Amino acid sequence: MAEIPYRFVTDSRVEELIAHHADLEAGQETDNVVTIAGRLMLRRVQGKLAFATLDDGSGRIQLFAPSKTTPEFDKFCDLNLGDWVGVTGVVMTTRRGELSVRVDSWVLLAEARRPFPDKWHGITDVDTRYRQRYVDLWVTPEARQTFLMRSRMMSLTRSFMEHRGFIEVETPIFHPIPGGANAQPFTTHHNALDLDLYLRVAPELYLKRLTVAGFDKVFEIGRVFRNEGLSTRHNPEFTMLELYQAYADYDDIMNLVEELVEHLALELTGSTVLMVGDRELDVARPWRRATMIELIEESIGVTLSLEMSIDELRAVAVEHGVPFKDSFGSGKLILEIYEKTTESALWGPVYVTEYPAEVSPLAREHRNKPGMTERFEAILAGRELCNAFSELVDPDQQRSRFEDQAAQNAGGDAEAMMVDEDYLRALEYGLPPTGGLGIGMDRLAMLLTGATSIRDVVLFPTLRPER
RNA sequence: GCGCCUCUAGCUCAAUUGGCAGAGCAUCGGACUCUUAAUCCGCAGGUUCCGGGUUCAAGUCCCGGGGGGCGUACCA
Repeated sequence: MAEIPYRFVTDSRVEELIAHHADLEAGQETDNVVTIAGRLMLRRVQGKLAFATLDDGSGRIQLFAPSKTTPEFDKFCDLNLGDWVGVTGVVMTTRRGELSVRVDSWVLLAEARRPFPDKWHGITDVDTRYRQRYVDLWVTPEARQTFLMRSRMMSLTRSFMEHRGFIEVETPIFHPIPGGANAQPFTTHHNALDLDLYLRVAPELYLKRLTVAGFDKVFEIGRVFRNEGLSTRHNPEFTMLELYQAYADYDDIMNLVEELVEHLALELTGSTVLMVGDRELDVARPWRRATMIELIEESIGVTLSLEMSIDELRAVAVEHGVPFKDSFGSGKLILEIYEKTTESALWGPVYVTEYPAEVSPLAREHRNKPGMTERFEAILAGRELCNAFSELVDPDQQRSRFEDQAAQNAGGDAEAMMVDEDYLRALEYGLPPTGGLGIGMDRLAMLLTGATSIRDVVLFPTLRPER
């Protein structure tokens, strides 16, 4: 029985070995002795000479094992695909010119007791790929690439924010009152406090409390939870970037978002032109900015306004097959008409600006247009990427918006907000003019990697349990 | 939630009209000192997602259930 060591120290990564020996000619042996470790992906035993392919996560390199010099040659030949091994030996090339590490000593680091998937076809069954991601990531190079890109995206985003003077904070995930978005929350319970709690649907209200506290540029990157349906664009837990910048308005935030996305595209793909499915999306600045009213007009040729009577708006809805409830006010009707007739046709990048206050309970009223707010969403590749606004800073107006929401909640709308008295108290201490933003980082990762399903950018997507 | 599609060996896939469940890879045994998805010979590997039904006979047809995908609804 082989002894599995507790520790194994490598001195090289395959990626580096390949880069440093690019011009080594066939049949050469260097005096460079290296130690590497990884997983056995292929094996070609030829009697008294064996070849194997080792993958250490950074790349693949051939192992060259002649019976004369390889310790325990027979056992080496008995290794299974998927086994982890550590190898020390000289860097060399074979007669055919394949860069290799000669196996001067080796040790088994882990045994693969289960057979690995077909070495050529890998796994195609998406169910298995999502459920057994630990296998998928080894055998599906595109999956590995996607998650490496996602990791770099998060890291680049953090440094982008920090270079602009933002500080990263962490706010509660357990909320006694869910808030910051219209979404159904998950519920849980704390035993010692005998307290019902909600998993947050957004960090928004806590972050603005921090702006009140004098942190003038804050951001948080964290998981939020929404108890709603699953789709190629929705996972019940997903990662949100939210930021709040004091003294800024929604125009400043639009500038920031397009700078961030352009920067990430260039760093990660080298181009501002992204491929989404078989369609291109150019995220180069500046992005188009158009109001919701303008976009609806382009789409259906009708200029809506909050001054129109509710009957006029309902008539437009009926004419275009947009369902509505009697409880909908003018603002909600306009939003519904936009979503059903216009939004799905947008490709972007485009900023959709000026949302009705009725459907924007945390956004500040437009400086020139009563009943509208200084809010925008960005549409990229036909998907909503972010939601942002000049923040509502007036505690009295906020209370009245909360009360409208609470009435809808009481009326059966499980996604409507509740009154958050502590948040109102915070506003009473003074929230300066502030621009705020929320970006779905999973959707951003989809854009940058070209993924068509959110499950392809979430390591362990929510699934029903097996059996 | 609704509609359509799908589920066969560890993996990738076959199986004619309803007629003995098969192949490649992996695993196991054997041969081979420059291979590249190595090759060659051999063994083994199955609750055909589950449960009913029709039939002389069901992987195949019918009904019910389950997993998954896509669409739709919901979801800023």
